[in-house]
Amino acid sequence: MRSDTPPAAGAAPARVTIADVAREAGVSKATVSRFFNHREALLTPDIAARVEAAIAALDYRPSPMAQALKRGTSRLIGMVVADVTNPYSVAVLRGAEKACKDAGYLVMLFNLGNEPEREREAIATLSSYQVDGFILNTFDHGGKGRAEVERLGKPAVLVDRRHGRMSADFVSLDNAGAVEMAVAHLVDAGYRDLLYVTEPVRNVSSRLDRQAAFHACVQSHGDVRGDVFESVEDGADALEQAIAALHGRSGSRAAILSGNAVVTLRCATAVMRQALRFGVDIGFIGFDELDWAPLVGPGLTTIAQPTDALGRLAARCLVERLQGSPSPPRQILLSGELIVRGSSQRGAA
Amino acid sequence: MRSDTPPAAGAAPARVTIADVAREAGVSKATVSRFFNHREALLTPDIAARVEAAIAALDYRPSPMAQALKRGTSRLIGMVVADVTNPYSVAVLRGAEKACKDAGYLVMLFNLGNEPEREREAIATLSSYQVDGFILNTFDHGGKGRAEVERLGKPAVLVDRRHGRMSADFVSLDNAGAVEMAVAHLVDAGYRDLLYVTEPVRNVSSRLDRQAAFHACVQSHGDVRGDVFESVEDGADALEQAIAALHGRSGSRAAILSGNAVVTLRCATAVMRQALRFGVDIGFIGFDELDWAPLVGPGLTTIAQPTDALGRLAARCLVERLQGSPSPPRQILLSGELIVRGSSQRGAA
DNA sequence: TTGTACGCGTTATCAG
DNA sequence: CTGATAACGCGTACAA
Repeated sequence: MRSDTPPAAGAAPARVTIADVAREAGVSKATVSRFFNHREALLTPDIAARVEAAIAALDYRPSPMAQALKRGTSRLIGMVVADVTNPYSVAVLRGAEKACKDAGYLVMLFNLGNEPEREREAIATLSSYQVDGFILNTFDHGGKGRAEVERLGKPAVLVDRRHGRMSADFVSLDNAGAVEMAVAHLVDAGYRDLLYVTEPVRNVSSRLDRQAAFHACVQSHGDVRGDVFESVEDGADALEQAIAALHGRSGSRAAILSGNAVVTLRCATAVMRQALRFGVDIGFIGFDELDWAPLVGPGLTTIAQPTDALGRLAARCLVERLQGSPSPPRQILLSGELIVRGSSQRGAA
Repeated sequence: MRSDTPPAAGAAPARVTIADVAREAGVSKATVSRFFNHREALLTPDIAARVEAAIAALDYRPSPMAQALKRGTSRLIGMVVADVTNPYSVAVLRGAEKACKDAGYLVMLFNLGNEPEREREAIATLSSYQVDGFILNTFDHGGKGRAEVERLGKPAVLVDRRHGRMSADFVSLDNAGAVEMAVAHLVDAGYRDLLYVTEPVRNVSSRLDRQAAFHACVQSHGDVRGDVFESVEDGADALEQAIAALHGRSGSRAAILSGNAVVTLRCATAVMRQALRFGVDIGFIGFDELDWAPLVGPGLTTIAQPTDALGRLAARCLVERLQGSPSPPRQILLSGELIVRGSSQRGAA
């Protein structure tokens, strides 16, 4: 089928192999391989020099594929993310990437595009590339992901979302602590009627944790009312009504706590549409720092997650396990940081 | 070194190979292989059934690594992105991912984290995994990327950023058209003093194109003034001054055109900090649609890029080329969509 | 139609 | 210290 000359630079794109290097250096393939993998088995300086020269001359680099095939290990870490569109996930990804790079691993990313049923497939695909371990920021869809990972016998670390009783490391924000911090701040500022707005909880552990913490927290404060509202994708009207009711009932003593970035967007839209003023008419704190948080109204108070640290930690955790330390599953919780802006200060702006 | 029992589920995680399937089905490896790759060479129904059963029973899946090694091709597409943090890139990525999946390809992503010098390394790494082609959304750092790709002789398609005179397909927003649309809209609305704010242009073709189009466009409108301001990362003060000067000079006839999302954020911050009101005190249009655009002031008018289509097109383009059609380099430009909000309507809100 | 044998690029083992 | 060889999992001429 392909008829004419090769595309661009006239040469054939033939990969240079270890055999080429061996020939060039006048040694055997085994020697070249040793030059890379067993520096301790001192090669004759003369030979080593020849090999090194040949490698440089040919710009040879071992094929990771062939290596993985032979070794059964790849220095690849598989990361699967529920949705690349989510800035939280991307931030974590970056942190993980850095730490992996530092440890000599490469991250192979798989995006679920918010389709939980692809989790099993993603893990299987990654595994077929012989990834050494997994970093998972996904749903726990029917436990299929967990089952697959455990079947493979490869280590995994969970980020933000715990999977049932999966015996794996878990790295996450200290959700309970963050909720307490936020609620305490709101109460201090004089808010007494709190509405926690969350995406549908489903099985997502972080959502469960935050909601549970919210309930507990409200209990512990004597005279504070606390309700929960589930905000769905197309439920703008319902959300507006809930907020209107909240404000109608308690006036400026009402405040919203938003469970994540997408909910924050919805809440901000709803509040603006009713011409309520953040801070003065209604209080607000949202999980996840947003680059536009300073811009709406008097600024939105947020709970910033240490995403970079979370990613780094997840990677480090995995790498340690990969390098043999068979410690029991760990659970690492990092504190969030409250970034106070006008939306949580009664009577401000 | 490793002393005790395997990690979790007691079994060894031994991969199931084509040999296992062959044994299970009582046929040779070749037959199993043919079952996958040459369905046309009709196998005896009996045998085919046995193979199929064995495959299902063992949950066998061919190792893409071994396949790639043997075939020299991988059904993998390498995508390198200057910065995953950029929502534009992520949106394009998603589109490309979908189209690739539909065509039976998998996307392997490499993130440069805004370090241009890693481009060569990224391409080399990807290539060592035998990717069949590239989708590039990167800088053109010293032409090293282009050189590497051409050395490899693998097809590539450029997204948003053209690389010098690289003979590759190019998919992008119609920048000239978008600028004209925006400027015309501003002029229609009565704005006469325009400031185009851009990130440092460097070698980024889309920035060059937009700036050039802006100049041309201003020329063609008789009585319109048009300046350009380069906004750098730590240059908040300079930007504020430029905007103050603009407004001081022309009052409500002044308007800003922002070259991309990060600049829009900076401009919005600067404008708010000077207590100028979008739309009434100063006009604004920004490249790239933002989910928070409706929330600041009377809403920010934006130019939405067809990111999903761009990604899909890029992928489709590449796949076509992979499947043999040796057409000359194409250049595909898609129109943007002006999303009009309050910030570009004089006297509104 | 099916099986045998070899090679893809590497590395580990075992002689030398 | 170095070289030949087998094997990793797979696809394909070639032979049967």
